[in-house]
Amino acid sequence: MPTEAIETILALAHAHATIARALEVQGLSFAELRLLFALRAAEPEGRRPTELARELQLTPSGVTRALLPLEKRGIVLREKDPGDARASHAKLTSAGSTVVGDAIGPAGERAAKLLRRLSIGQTKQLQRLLEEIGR
Amino acid sequence: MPTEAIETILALAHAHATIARALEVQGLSFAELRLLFALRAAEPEGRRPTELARELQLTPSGVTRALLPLEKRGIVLREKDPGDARASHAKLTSAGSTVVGDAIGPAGERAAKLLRRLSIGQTKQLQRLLEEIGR
DNA sequence: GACAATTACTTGAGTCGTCACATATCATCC
DNA sequence: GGATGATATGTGACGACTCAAGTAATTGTC
Repeated sequence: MPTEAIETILALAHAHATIARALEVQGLSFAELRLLFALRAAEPEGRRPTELARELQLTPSGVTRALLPLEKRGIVLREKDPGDARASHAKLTSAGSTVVGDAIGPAGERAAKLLRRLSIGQTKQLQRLLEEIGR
Repeated sequence: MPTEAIETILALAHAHATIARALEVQGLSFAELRLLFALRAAEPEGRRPTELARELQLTPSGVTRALLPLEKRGIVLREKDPGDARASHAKLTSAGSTVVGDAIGPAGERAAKLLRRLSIGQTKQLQRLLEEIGR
């Protein structure tokens, strides 16, 4: 029954709306946090915008626009790729590392609060199931 | 460890981005589909915008803006509440019912495809876990 | 039964992302 | 070594949403 699949997808959308609303920390939107976490995981080389687009499920265009304000705020910088003049690498600045580091605590607290009704096992289970969706 | 909660939340965001991208059917965005499914569930009385906002985790303002193009397309209509002049009720038009009815098949197929790696039991489990998040 | 507080919705301005298109560079193949 | 196509990114126009503020109607209170 495909209708059940729709129900599940709608539940996912609802949960997402809830978390996106709750997870704004220190002047960073949830979308910005996702981007910064990705960059943090990419230390120290940084990530190419195209890779970020794939990881975050954005268009390359969306990555350009997302990086721009973060660059202006001095949280992110971009370096040209020495071997490929088309490409660049986005990295956290040292100020950016601090910002992300400071955000993790509060973000973790809010995330834990959102998942408070789930046991540790259920949380892990949820994560496993979610990871099956995007390939 | 709150970091694990963040991981789960990030997995949820990733899954959501995947599904929102995949679930566009017949000229309707995923956000529009969510709204129309809510209205379909509210047949025949319709729903007040405020209720829709709560159900869909939008602001009332967002509901106003979401309804507008659907009204223009003749998919949704709004009636004044006879008992409360501030309020209105949004309903599917009969054309709208047809549109939603026609969308369910393809939407269900795509939803099922996204969940193809999960068994029926896992899908139900996922849904239960997700529903715990938004209260 | 006036007046303050609340509720229902709308609107202006701004953010975040898309799509379609443009630009620049790289890779290939003849 | 120039044409051809793919790849990496940026831009204009627009869509979908938010927040803050505004309007209008309703409720509660004394």
